[in-house]
Amino acid sequence: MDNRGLWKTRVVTIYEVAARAGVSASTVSRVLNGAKVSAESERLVRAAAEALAFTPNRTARRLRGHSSAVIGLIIPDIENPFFTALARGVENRARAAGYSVVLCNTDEDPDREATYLDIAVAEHMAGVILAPADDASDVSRLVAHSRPVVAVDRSLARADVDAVTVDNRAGGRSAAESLFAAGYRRVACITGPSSVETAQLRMAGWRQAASRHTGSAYVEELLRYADYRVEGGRQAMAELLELPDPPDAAVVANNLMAAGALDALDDVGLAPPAFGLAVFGDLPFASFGRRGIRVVDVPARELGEAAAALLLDRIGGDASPARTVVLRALEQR
Amino acid sequence: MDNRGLWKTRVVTIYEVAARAGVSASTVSRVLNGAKVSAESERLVRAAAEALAFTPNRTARRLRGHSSAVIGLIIPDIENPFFTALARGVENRARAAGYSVVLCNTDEDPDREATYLDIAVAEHMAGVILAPADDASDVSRLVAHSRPVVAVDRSLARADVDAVTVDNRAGGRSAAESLFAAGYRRVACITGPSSVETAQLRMAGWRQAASRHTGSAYVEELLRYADYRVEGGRQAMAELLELPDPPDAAVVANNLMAAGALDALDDVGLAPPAFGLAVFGDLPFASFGRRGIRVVDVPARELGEAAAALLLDRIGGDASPARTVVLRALEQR
DNA sequence: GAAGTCCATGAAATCGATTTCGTCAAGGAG
DNA sequence: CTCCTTGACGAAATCGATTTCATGGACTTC
Repeated sequence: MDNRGLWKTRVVTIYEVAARAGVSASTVSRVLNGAKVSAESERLVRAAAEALAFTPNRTARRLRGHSSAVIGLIIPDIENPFFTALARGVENRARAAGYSVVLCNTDEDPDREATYLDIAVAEHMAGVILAPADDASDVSRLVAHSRPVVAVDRSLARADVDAVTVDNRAGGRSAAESLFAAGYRRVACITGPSSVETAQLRMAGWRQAASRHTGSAYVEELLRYADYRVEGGRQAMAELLELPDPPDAAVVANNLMAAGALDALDDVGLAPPAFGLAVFGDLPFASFGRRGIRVVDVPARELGEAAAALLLDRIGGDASPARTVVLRALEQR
Repeated sequence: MDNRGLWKTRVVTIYEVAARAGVSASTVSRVLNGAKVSAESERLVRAAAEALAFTPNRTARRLRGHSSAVIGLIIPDIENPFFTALARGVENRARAAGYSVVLCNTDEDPDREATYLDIAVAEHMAGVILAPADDASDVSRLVAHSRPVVAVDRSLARADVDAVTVDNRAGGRSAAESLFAAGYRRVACITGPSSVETAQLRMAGWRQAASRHTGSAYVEELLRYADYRVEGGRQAMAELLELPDPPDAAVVANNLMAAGALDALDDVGLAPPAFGLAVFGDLPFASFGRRGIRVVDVPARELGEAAAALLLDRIGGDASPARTVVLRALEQR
């Protein structure tokens, strides 16, 4: 049947090192793990290990009951700078504690996510930080194996696990309010997929502010659901601009869609601040073009750091009830 | 000493499944691996496995001699869209062949790179695709364990391994030539660290064109080495603009530095096409601001796909001599 | 009905490092 | 000089799944 992974290789074992050093395997193991051995044995073992280019086989080591010093970080879109910044935060914290981080990209696909979650269990990773693809993500496998999990960015409705999120509703409200305060009259909203929690909350914040200023009747026509991607943002903005009574400003729920929206604006000769724009998350590599854009600072790196800190606690044995950490996300400029 | 990874967990073993199903462990294993068993046994085993939420322990499975269906992708900067696009390419190809991909970020740090290479060996990954942090990257561990490695973006001087690169020199030349052809007279160059191959080659291409048009004497003062990051690009461009006889155009060796350079230009009220700019690699999320910029298309995704294809060949047992695939990189617009 | 096949299945060996347990010798106390 | 402690270290069990090998029963075949 399937013959993947048959790359059998000749590896140097601890027994060969032991033989060459003239000691037992136990002694080699002790040297490797810093247990008490005579200086002479230690010297012999190290010399033999060096000579044979011996690398202990982690697979075997782990089988004896330990988990690896690797943390899995599962994100929905590796090409989104928000998630890479988050990854950076996780890495900083994890590395400081001696853990390595491996990234898995699900492309917003629940199947891929499930695969990676299985891998995390099967590989005995020390823990997993998950930015869920959608709100149906199933972490029961992890939980069943009592492996620590922390949800980040979006929370997991189904499961009772730690989570780190930002205050999306307040962010949305503050973004909209700041546009009204600056004098814009018709503030639209381009948000993400309706199945995604952050998209709903950011939109809800906007709606709260907008219905107060504009009157509820007009609000709905200024709302567009898109896909959190560049193309979706472009499309949504193009549609809004073709309304009989088009908006003069918009809250955009993530950075990628904002890039698309800016493109669409540019197509009709508009740009901030002539058209007001408030965006969730920084637009990387574009500081030159973003003058006049209001940015709701989504502290991606801090999110990652907080998630890693929580996870490390759990790995360390903390068994207290699940916590949710909410970071602030307020309009900045 | 170190008590990391002591998260001992209670796992359901194949023996418990066997006991519950009233068969032996061997039979359970056979069911799991599709070997011949009676329909009745199969039914019993599946029911028991289901009931106990049994997940086979990959660690144990692998110990028996197999490697995992996981490919490691080691990149120097996860926040650089070039590498994330490359990752996307690798993933596409790998997933199609049934492999999962885990990403490791070295932050251009050789130590971190070494750690991840060790992990790849120790975790018995099926193979590794490496975008080397610098030209001294040491893959001997992998080679010693005869685990397939493919270098991507930059080649490995020391080791005899497969590589996929782009024709950087030709790209640099073409970028510079196109600026001269458009009428710019003094074309500067902002390139990456001198220890990085791509930086040297891109610069070499520019130099070739520039010394022909400008005369060798003037070329060197228009060359700046930076760090492949935004801030470095900004700084380098700022310096160039303060020259007594400043350039009127520049070739910038990667996308991040270009963002910085655009910023620096903007600070003095310049922008393309008043100041000519040719950049290696796309500026993502900035299409609205990049009108007039010439882009040397570095086919990141294709690079990843080609690397994955090569690696999969090797994993499949191909033992032919090391190959180097060179993709084209020419000025586009 | 005896001899030979085939097949499902279980017992046990195996992968490589860790860890428990017991041994043996050196050193200290009485 | 004997008894006990202490410490280094080797033999063997262990982790969980795979795989080889042996066994016993069902089924053919002459």
